[in-house]
Parts: sequence; C-alpha cells; structure tokens
Amino acid sequence: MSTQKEITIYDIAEALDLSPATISRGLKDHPTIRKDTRKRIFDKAKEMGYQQNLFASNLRRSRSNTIGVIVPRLNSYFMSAVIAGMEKVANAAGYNLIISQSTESKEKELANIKTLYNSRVDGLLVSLAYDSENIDHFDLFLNKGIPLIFFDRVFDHPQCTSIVIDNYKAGYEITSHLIRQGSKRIAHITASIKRNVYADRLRGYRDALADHGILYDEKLIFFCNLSEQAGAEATQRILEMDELPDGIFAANDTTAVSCIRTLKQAGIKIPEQITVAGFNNDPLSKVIEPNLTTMNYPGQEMGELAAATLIRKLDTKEGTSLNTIVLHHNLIVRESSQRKGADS
Amino acid sequence: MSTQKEITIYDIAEALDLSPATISRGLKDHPTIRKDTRKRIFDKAKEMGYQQNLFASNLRRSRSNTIGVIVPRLNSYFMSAVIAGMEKVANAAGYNLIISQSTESKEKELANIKTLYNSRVDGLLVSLAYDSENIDHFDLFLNKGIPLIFFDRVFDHPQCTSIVIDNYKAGYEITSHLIRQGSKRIAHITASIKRNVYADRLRGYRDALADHGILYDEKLIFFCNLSEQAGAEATQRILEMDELPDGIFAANDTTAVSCIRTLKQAGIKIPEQITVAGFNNDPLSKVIEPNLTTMNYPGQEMGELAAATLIRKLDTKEGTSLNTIVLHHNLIVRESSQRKGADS
DNA sequence: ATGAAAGCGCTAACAC
DNA sequence: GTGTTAGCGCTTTCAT
Repeated sequence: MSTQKEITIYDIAEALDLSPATISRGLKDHPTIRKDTRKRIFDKAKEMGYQQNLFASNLRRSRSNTIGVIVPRLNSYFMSAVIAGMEKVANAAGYNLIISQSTESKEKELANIKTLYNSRVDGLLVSLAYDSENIDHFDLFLNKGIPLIFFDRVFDHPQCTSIVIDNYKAGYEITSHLIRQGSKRIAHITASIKRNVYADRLRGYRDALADHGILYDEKLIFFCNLSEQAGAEATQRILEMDELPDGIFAANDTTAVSCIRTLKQAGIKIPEQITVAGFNNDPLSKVIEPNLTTMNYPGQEMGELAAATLIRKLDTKEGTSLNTIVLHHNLIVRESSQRKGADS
Repeated sequence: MSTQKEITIYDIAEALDLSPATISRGLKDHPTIRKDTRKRIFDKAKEMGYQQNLFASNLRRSRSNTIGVIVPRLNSYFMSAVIAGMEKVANAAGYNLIISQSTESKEKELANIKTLYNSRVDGLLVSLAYDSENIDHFDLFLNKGIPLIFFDRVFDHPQCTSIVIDNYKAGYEITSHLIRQGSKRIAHITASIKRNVYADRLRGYRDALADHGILYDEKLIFFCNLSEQAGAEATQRILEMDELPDGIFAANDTTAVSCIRTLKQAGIKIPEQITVAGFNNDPLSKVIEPNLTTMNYPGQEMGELAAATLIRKLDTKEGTSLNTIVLHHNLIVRESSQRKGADS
C-alpha cells in the first residue's frame, strides 16, 4: 500500500536540469528537441517510472482520446462482436472506449449521454434504444459539433454518419427466398418499427410479397422485444391462428430459434409445413436443427468501421461528406427453409 | 458546428454574484450551503447549460470514478454477460467503465495495463490471458495500492480479491455425473492449465476418476484454445483413437457443441455411445441436439459482484479481508449425458 | 534548441 | 454560510 508520490515531468526536469517544457516536448517527439536530449528524457522517465497524467493533459488540450459507446444491451453475441471490433480499432489508434447500456430506454440513454459528455469524450458511437423517437436528447453533442456516429439502429441526421446494412434489401431477399420455397402465408416477427432496422426489414417483406402477388396481411405481423421468451410467445399465438402460416421470418436469430423449438414441440415439420428464417447469423443458427436460414450481419466489421470512421473524423477534422455507409450482407440458406425441389 | 464556449462554474458564479467555491459546493450538495442558494445555483446551471468538466475535477481530486476492465476476449456470450453486469453496477454507483481486450496475450495485457494506469482508473477488474504466467506486469497497480480484482481467470495474490466459482468441485461433479451415467473412459478437452479455471477443472476430473477407481490416462486430455474449430479438431483426434472414449467433458460449451456436431457427423450416438458435457451454460447448450449437459456459470452475477466488490473497496477505503469470493454453480443435466435407467 | 509563465476548470483548506 | 486562494500536471505561446 505504499502510496508513493506520483512522478511528474517536474521531477524529471529537476533530475535532468531541464525545464518541464522540454520534458513535455521530448516525451512526445516534438521536432525541435535534440535527439540526444530526447533520449536522456526517455531514459530518465523510464528509470523514474514516469506515467503521464491524462487528466492534466486532457484538461489542457480539451481533448480526451476517449470514445463513448452507447448500446441498447451488451449481452448478445452480435453486440459483443461489435464492441470487440471497436475496441480493436480504437486501441490501435490510441483511443479508449467508455461503454454504457441504454437497456432500451430513452431516459437511460439520456443519462448516458450526459455522463459521456461530462467525461468529454471526443465522439460517440451509438445504436439507439427501442423507444427513442428522435435524437433531440443528443443535442448536447450535436450543438457542440462533437461527432456522432450511429450504427445498426440508426437515425437520419445531416450531421451524423450511419453504418448499416441494407435492411430493406435484406428483408426483401429473405422474404423472396421463402416465397420461392413455396411459402405464401409468411408471418413476420419483429420489434418496434421506430427503429430503422425493423421498419426497413418490414418494408422489404411487404414489397417482396407485393412483387410476388401476395396480399399483405396485418394479422401476420407480430411485434415483440425479440427475446427468447417473446419468440416462444409469438409462436404460441401463431399456433393458435385459424389458418396456420406456411413461413416465418423472424427479425433476429434468438427469436427464430425459439420459434423453431416451439414449432417442433407442437409437432410441426420444418421446413415442410413451415419454413423459418432468422436474422444475424448468430452462432445459434448453425446449431439448431434444422439449421437456420439467416442473414449474415458482420458485427465485428461494423464495429471496426464505426470506430475507424469516427477516428478519421477526429484526426482529420474534416467533416467527411459520407452520410451513410452500407455494409454487405448475404443470405445464408440452410435447412430451415430449404424445401426439396425448390431453388434457393 | 457552433463551438460555443464551455460554461464553467466561474460563469455561474458571475451570473449569480457568488464565488466559484460556493457554486462548486452547491452543485454537490455540500451541507453548509443554504437551501435556497443551492436551488438558485441549480436553476442557473441548468439555464446556462452547464456541464461539469470531469478532467478538472479528477485532476484536482486525483480520482477518476472510472474502472478499468481487461478481459481476454469480448466476443462470447459469457463475457458480454459479465460486462453487462459490471456496467449495471458501476453506472448505478456513478462509475464509468473503460474496457480493453488482451486477446489472450501477455504483451497486450501489459499495454492495456499501462493505458489504464495513465487514465488513472480507480481500480481494475481483470480476467487473465491464457499465457500470463504471473502478475508481475500488474506491479504498476499493486505498488500504488490501487485495488485489483480478478474474476473467472484469477491469480492468487495477497493484495487481490478473486471472484470465482469452485471450478475444482464443478469439474468433480461433472465428471462424477458422467461416470454415474456409465462412462469409464472420459476424454477431457481443455485449455492452458496456467489458468486456474482449467487447472482446477482438470484436478476435479482427476479426483473424480480416482474416487471411482478409474485410472487417469494422459492420452485422454486434449489441450486447445476452446474455439469452435479447435473443438472439431480435438474431436477428430478423438475419433482416430484406437479405443474410443465413452464420455467427453469439454471445458466450455462452444467446444462441447462443436464436439457433438463432429461426433454426430461421424455417426456416433449421443449419449448412448459417448456422453458429452460442456461448461458455461451458453445459450447454445439448450439448442444443440441432444441438449447439452453443462455447468451453469453466472456471468452477469459475476460481473455485478466484481464491480460491487471493487466499488465497496474504493468507497470505504477499507481493505476488505475477503480474498476469494466463490459463486454458486450448478450442474444442468440434459440429454447429451443422460442414459436410460441411470440416475443423474 | 530550450525556458518562463500562464492557464485549462475544479476543489478544499483556511479565513471570515 | 460564503469567499480567497493555491494548486492538481500538463501544454503552449512567446521569448531568448
């Protein structure tokens, strides 16, 4: 517990009979410092166990080299892949990550925003909560011109860049695929269409139906929070319908897997009676039997790109004109939707 | 981009014709401030859009209200549950979390330690990398008496608290269970026994064998990094053995699931020919068929407890005498190990 | 190539 | 109950 005194640049300055200014410059490779004094400074710093005090530096420079992250929830495979990607890029560029969860609530999101503002993060990476209607609560950041980048659950705003996949197209593709497999009454289990990801997938679903001459039926749309339990409940309601659907498109894999399990328990044959598709390419999708048809959604890549985009903005100060960056997605067809004799 | 000037307590002081000190006190409910001036201060602060500058505060108080977290990898369900738990507790207590990944490398771990030290985190929550032989590289923190708490992959040290489950007992229980199901040649797939979690489970496995009169056979122990791919490879090697084992205990669920899939492809009946058990109670375990017997490992709870323990230490300054906190675990018996007629 | 000095915004010991 | 004042450790202009 030897709370020894902190070593500061003043201590090094004294030991080397130089000024603090020179030490400060030497430590960050300032061009006007002679090579040998630079070396002396580094050696002494190491010898004395000097560690920079970032508060002082940040206070002085009004810059934190810290990036704030707000996500709805941390406990999913997808989100941890995203964070892993962000951490990798941020760390390599000398940035720290401060992470917080909105737990899907706008109030908590606002609280997080304030905390991160107080921590003077240099920028923000955000995936929005279910119930955030708009992004007025980000004004603190927007008014100050602090970069704000959305990923996955995004919001269109002239000042912000969004990183997404083309959820409309993905929803269209997955629905068309189910139709090509012979499904005509396709249920869709999804979440709040306040969020682009769900609204877009739903649009894709509707247009795919229309383009194949299938009437849209509101009763086939089930809204829930996409948890395992919600998936089971939605499926239960589906099973109680007068006329059973012959296909189900769930907006994430957790729900789709829960759905398959419930259907199997009810003795329904998949994909013969009902085709099922999910979304995300969660590890679960390769394990459930039958294997789940799903949309590959590159979480790690999305995290890396979000962080890289933000850092580029911070380092170059140039307001990149890019407003939306779209990542590739791809349909992974597996047994849960593949009927004999149909093409994929 | 209106980079308006920051509002400081001086601005509020001027507007209210008070001193900065009074504002500072008022803002943090100092007891000696009159209720009505306190209210005036709050109102004015809100009106002017004041936001505390944490750098200045932290610099002055030499305290950051920030907790550093170092984990091997972020992209697993278990780890994201742990982090979710930490974030919840930390946030409620007014702490931020800075998170970094060691990617299982001691060098990266050291780099993370230095960065977090520079950020002057108040304490550290750590799960060790595979290849950290000791914790000398934490000296920076230990020498300064900054609290260091290990969870999951821990290291015994008089200054540090560890949060774990009883891996020895868990390994013993799971192995005994397989034996009771009639397995006599049980393979064990695990990772570096430099880490307590794997060493302890292996000890439990050995002792369970011994207590049931089964000879320990080194050839049945497979070391790998417990990834999906490594699980498949290890299983491949198992399948090539002259005498096939009749039980497999894998040190995590990812590997166990990969193992089951590989065995099934080879036409092996589970649990009839080989019983299989995993570890962690990952969502995967409930989805694989047959459902996987596994050890429930409370990730979220472990994260909450780790954070709460650290924060208690920070807030009370009392060096809690607790050196190890052991969380409950429980065996979840599912089909992958349950043979007809055997008791669990 | 180096030094002197001011100040980033806040807190807390001390004064009244 | 409120004010004065001195720094926390660093960066950076300006001077030499």
